[in-house]
Amino acid sequence: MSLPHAILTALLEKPSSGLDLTRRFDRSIGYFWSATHQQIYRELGRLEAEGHIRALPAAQPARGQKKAYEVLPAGRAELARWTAAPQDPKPHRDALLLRLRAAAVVGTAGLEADLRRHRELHRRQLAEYEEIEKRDFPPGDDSAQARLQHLVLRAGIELETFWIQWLTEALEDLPVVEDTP
Amino acid sequence: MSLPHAILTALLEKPSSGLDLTRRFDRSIGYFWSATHQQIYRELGRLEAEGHIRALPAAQPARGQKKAYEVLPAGRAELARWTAAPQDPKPHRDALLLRLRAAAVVGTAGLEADLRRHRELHRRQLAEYEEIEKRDFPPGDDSAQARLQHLVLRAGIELETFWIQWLTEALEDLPVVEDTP
DNA sequence: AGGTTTTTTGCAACTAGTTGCATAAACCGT
DNA sequence: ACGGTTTATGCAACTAGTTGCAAAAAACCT
Repeated sequence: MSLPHAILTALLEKPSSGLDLTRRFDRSIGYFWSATHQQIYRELGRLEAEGHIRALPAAQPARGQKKAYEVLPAGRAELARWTAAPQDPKPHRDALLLRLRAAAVVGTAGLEADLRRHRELHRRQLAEYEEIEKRDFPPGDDSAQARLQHLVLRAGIELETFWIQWLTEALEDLPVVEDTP
Repeated sequence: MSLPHAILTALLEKPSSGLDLTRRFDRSIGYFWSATHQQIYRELGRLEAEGHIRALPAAQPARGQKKAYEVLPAGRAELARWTAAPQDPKPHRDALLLRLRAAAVVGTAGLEADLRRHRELHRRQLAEYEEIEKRDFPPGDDSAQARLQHLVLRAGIELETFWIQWLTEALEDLPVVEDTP
């Protein structure tokens, strides 16, 4: 039950239309909470119905029918409540690890190529994160907000680094398990 | 679409009843692909209907009686196909990182305690993994199967280690962001 | 023997996320 | 002005996972 809270956070950072939100979910926010535009529009409707957000009166004669939303006090209160409330970590699911385990039984045929591909994807993601870090968190900016946001980004960077390294090790000593048909 | 493959893998490692599977999903397999017993029974039914597994003839089934399943050749083939097929990584979602980002906007009140709690949970998980490593992967066992399984376990160990460290850093320099009501 | 509790199996309803497609307006080249 | 593309919004159906509950056999106690 976190998509509404992701949206509230995004809207507090900057009031936006559905499409703007979609774009922001494709970059920064979506790195740890992804969402499609369909999900976003559905959720915007709910949040508005609940009185957590409202459509901004169209200030400028913007292109199209862009409808921007802003967070109402009730929405901010709900977000604060949710942020402070304890939450258990969700059980994780990792298809790649599962496939390795399956490969131990049915053979490693075809795996290596996909491991390489995944490593490449992680490398790209890492490069993107590092780009953002360089751009948005220059040394010396130590406002509380920036520190928190940087902390989150660093988690992303270190996780990608971990996966690249782990995949490299895996590829180095990937044993050949014969298919057993 | 991976639960059936997780179950096939588990059943190939060792034919089991629904309850046995449930237990094994609570420990080893569930560490990277969790499932409830309801999910497992539902999926067992599907897999049987598709001819991927069958109930072992040993004990004839009635309600409340253990029914063990084994994988049929079609099931093994499907698992091999799935293992070798390229798959894109799923977008990840991490509520804790999202909460940090929200906290940058609505304040860090109440967060610290939960960060500590999460760190404790990760420490316990790490201890469990290390226990398993000591028990199941003594140095010197270098069969191909063991190497693959160890690789997967090491990913778990290193991820838990990462989170403990990251949470420690986060707690050390968690800035105080005042609530902004 | 009779009742309670635990084990094992499973259905049904709900929630969250994904996929496919629809609509309308704006903008763009000819 | 016309037709094609892009922008912006959204509905509906589907898939996967979660939660709540319960029936049937077995085990456990008086």
